[in-house]
Amino acid sequence: MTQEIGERAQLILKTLVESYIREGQPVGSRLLARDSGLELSPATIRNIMIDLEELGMVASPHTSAGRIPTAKGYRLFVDALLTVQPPDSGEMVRLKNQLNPGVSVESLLESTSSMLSNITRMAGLVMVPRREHTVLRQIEFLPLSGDNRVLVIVVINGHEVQNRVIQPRRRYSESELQEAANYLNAMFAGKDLPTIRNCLLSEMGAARETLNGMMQTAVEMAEEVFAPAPSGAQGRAAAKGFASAVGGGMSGAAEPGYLLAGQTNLMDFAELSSVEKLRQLFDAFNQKRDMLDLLDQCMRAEAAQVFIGAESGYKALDECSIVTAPYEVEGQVVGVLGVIGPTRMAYHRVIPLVDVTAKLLGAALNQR
Amino acid sequence: MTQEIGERAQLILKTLVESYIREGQPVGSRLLARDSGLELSPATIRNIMIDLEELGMVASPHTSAGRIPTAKGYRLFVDALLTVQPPDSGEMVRLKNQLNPGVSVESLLESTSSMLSNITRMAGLVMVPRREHTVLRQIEFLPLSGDNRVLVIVVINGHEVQNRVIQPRRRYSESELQEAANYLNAMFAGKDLPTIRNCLLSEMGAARETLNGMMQTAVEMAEEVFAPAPSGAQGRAAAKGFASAVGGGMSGAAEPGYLLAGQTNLMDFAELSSVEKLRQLFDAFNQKRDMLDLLDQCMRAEAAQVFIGAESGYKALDECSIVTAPYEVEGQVVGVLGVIGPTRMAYHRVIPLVDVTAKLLGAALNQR
DNA sequence: GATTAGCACTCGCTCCCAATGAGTGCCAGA
DNA sequence: TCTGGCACTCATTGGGAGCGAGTGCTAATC
Repeated sequence: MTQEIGERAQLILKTLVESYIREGQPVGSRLLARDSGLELSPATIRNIMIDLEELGMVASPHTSAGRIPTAKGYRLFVDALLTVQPPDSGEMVRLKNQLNPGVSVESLLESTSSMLSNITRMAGLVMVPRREHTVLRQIEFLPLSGDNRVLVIVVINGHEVQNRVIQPRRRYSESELQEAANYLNAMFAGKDLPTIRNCLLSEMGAARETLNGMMQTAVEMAEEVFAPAPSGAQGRAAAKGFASAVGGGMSGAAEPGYLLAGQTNLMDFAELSSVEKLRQLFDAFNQKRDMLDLLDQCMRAEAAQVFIGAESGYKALDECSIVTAPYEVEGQVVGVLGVIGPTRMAYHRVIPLVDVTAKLLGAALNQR
Repeated sequence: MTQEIGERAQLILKTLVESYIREGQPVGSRLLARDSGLELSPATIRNIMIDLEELGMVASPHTSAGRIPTAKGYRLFVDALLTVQPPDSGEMVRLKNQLNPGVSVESLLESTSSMLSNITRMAGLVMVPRREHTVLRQIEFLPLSGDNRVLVIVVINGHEVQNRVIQPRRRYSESELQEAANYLNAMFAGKDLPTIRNCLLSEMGAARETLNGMMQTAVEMAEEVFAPAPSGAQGRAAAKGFASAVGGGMSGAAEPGYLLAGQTNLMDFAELSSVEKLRQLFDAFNQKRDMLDLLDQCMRAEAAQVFIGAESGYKALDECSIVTAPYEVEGQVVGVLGVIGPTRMAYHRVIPLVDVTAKLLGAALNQR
């Protein structure tokens, strides 16, 4: 079925895609004859283009226009024909300066996404690190005056702080809470949250009545704290900038969400100029959920990844391509970043840029 | 200078604006003769329109089109001619249901802004409450293992929690911190943050050496906690969903920012359809700062306020109007909410809607 | 057999022009 | 003071001609 595609045809396709990316206009046989480097007449090129069209690599918008690449054409181009171009050294310097590890995580991520957006003139995208590996440093309970409620402060990893209010069935005295905290800190400090949850579960299974009072309190409290979060709730609260959250456990995969910069750059691209398309796209950004699913998918790859047009599976991104790369902290992939732009984007520059940005962000996060 | 504007001319203007708001097209004399209710011929109407044009209330896009209202025309319309229409009872029910005080502040604000956006089909806007009146409920210190750093947890108002990490000059023992907390809680619980800051300042002034050790610790710690925040830093962190913030004191006016919903609705309006206009507008939303200045201004008014076109003073909002109303908690204005849409919006419906939404939100916040 | 030149054809784009019609300004008469 | 009438303006619409880029096909050439 999949016909062989000749060396020469590949070169033609490469030239065609490059030209289309540069100029944004259908490419005709004359231009290709001139620019491909092959010593062929336009007529020959036309014959080759007919082959390419039959293979579904190119299409012509109408009879008397040149050809433009299809998604499949871009695919082949990106996978096999692309000659990447290392990022401009000026850009590299800017990137390195911006991504200095001295600042807070949030502004690091923010400047990363706006750097991506500025350099590419498209939309930059950085997913907030999702540490599967969340280490408990310290836990503390603080009784709130008035009712049974208890404020739980959990310090994880470096000095990241999360807090939530829980409402236990009965009232605990201050000393009970203090002891519980001591117990939990002694037991679990330095362990990661999933592990802790497992330990708790098994501990609860082991004859409850044999636990002494202090441990009992501790386990009861912790049970409520480390319950998996009802999906979404915690994240949305965090993403909107509110510290407290009644309900929603500390699942370890806290603070999902992503930062987007430069959406408005996308308004400049002719292929997205239809207001309806833009609207769909922007709505999709606002929805966040689809986007996060997509990014989740990207996290599993170990290098830069390119989604072309409908490949993402989300309708709003039909005419867009997404270039992503996962970034790592301590050898573990914790998030992805990337760029969203029209299918017709300068892949040869964007791909290495995204790649190097991911590495730099990872490095910056590592040094904190 | 400002010529008298007759009863009849006012009615004409009113009808004209209403028609233009409804239809979005320049209004001609024939239509006005038919709809104004006055028994006048088109020719007479034309004479009146010439007067209105001289007064700067209306303008015609070109010779042979009808007239459209100018900003000044809208102004007069809104100030003097408008007959508001109470919100649809269905809408009221929806609003009341959505704004039930059981949920967290953040989701309350979020659903408020999306309700505003949904009902008006424009962009809804809710400024995060800025409580000048922030009552301290409880303060607690938590030494972080490793270095001198201390995590400070402050519970304010209801059960809102804020935390930050401070780095005192010397290391404090756990018991010192405990005593300091006890002292501060005993002294200041129930007081508002500005008051506390003042007390602290005077206390520090009063011969420092006379303080006993415990009080000394407490005051030293508190001094660092209640220092006014370097403007912006804290807010931005909060707005982006990160709980911790090294640096940036608890100024009481924490968490500035606003929630915007339904920006994409604005894409449907012909008067904003130029991509360049939309881009400016969206960029302005992203900037946030101008917008916040504007909202700040609005907070000072005690009722609904309407900015028409360039009145806001911000270029991006040239062709937009903003309808805002402040909302109150415990009798104090703590924020504003509103709607952004094209100058040609249905003021008679939007104004009462924004008004009632502000009241409902205030009520909902009050009941927490 | 591959390549090329030549040629007729397609089709989007632009420009021009005429027709349309909504709406105006003005003037003279009621 | 109002109104009817009238000439005028001007955005909009639609059709037609001309242009030019680019194609597909065929026949000649290497």
